[in-house]
Amino acid sequence: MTLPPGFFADRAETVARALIGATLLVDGVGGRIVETEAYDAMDPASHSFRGPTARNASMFGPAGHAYVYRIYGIHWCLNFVCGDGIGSAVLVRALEPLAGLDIMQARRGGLEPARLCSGPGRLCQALAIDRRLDGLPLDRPPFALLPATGAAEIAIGPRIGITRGVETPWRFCLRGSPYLSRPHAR
DNA sequence: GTATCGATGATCT
DNA sequence: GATCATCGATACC
Repeated sequence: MTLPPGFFADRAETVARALIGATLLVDGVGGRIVETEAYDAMDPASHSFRGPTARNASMFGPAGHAYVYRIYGIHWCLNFVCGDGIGSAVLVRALEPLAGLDIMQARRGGLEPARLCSGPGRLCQALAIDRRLDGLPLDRPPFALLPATGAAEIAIGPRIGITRGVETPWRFCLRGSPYLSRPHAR
């Protein structure tokens, strides 16, 4: 089973919401997506706001591919590109770890499950995501994306860690999940 | 429990 | 030269 064709052709805001409850695996390791954020080219918080550059090239590439970038010189962040060539993407911020717990704990120093993938940098470390995966399609190995099994109750709030575009409430969480990067506001 | 700070380097002004 | 879509350690309450 996989996500329906055209899933990533929609607006980032719509895709970010629809991804809550879906399962992300990289080489069989991963879990259920419980937190996402949307970014697009009209959005001053987005890397794509000032147009294409070497770093954000994948964000202006085809839908359904990965955009992976380094932040603060230390951590990696994983995005799913939405739309074709329009600089739109969804940041994956947190997973509920389900597959390959032992592998993820080995990569992250034997942490408790609630801390393994509860943040964009943390989940990239747990799933061994780095520059090598930038631009790769999400419907083929090492990636696997499986649809949500049931309806998810979504909490919406402001995005984390940005200084511009703060008024746009494009953070989506699985309500009440203990695996979020931070608790949701409402 | 919350607050603050340094790491660390690519990217962009 | 400034800015980061972050994290973990530390200090303090």
